Amino acid sequence: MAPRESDLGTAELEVLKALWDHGPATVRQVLERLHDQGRRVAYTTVLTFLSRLEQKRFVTSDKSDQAYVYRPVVSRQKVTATRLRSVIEQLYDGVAAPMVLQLMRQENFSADEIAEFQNLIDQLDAKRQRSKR
Amino acid sequence: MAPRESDLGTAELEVLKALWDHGPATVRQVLERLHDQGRRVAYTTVLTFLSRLEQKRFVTSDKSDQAYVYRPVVSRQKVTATRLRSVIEQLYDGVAAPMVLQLMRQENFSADEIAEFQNLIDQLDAKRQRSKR
DNA sequence: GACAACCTACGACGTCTGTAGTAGAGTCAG
DNA sequence: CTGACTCTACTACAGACGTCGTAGGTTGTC
Repeated sequence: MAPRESDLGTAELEVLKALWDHGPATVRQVLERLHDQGRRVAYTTVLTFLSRLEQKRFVTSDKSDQAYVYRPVVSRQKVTATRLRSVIEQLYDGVAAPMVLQLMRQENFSADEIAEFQNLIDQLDAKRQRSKR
Repeated sequence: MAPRESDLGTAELEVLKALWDHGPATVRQVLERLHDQGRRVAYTTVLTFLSRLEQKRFVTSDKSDQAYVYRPVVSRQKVTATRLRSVIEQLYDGVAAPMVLQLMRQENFSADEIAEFQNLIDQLDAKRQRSKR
């Protein structure tokens, strides 16, 4: 009974990201992508991760000519959303606002990024306005 | 070689939170706090966590009359900051802004919370203005 | 057809984490 | 003192994860 905060280890996540970022791929292709990022792992290690990811229903595989091609079945969005939720739960007792505030203070944002935040806030305000209680 | 994303398990973190939230305490007191939150664990389990936390330098202990009193030596701030950084690293390739944006969209904030964001943004803007390049 | 290259299936192992039991030392009430 | 408690030190163990190695099948090329 040691349920990971999501159920994806960091190494598994890296593999999944390789699929999100560069599309469906075989074990070998994923291996190459990882190597390109300077990540050193053995072929069979990648195989293991992909198998586990498949068991956990994060990817599916289709037999092509030579090798199985793995493809994500869960979006990056979905995974990050779940992950963030669990961080909020663990670190901030379920309340998200303090986390946003800490992030805004702690990280160093560029003017452009800040402008984006402003923009989104305006949108939220507008929406809130329309659906006024 | 499986370095945790921080180096604190979820259960260990719960124990540490008990210390942050209610001050230094003995094993038994921590146990009681956890029980109060509906968390069921054995006395020795809490002992184990506190020992591990001490090894990892998150808490220290001082011998009092009867039992050791444990006290955090790392602030909640510090831990959350590190944690957040590692999430940003893992999920967003080190770029924080997209995470903030996703949070603002994904979570449902009250008008008050949004106002706080606005406030902080104004501050950031002001600061950026003053230290204009 | 035989060898080389590649692929998958399994098994394995060390570490970390969550959880707890047991043994032995210290303490307090009679 | 002696029994009842309490506290700490150790040990243990299962499951998740990160990492691979090996064995055995498939395929492509002389």
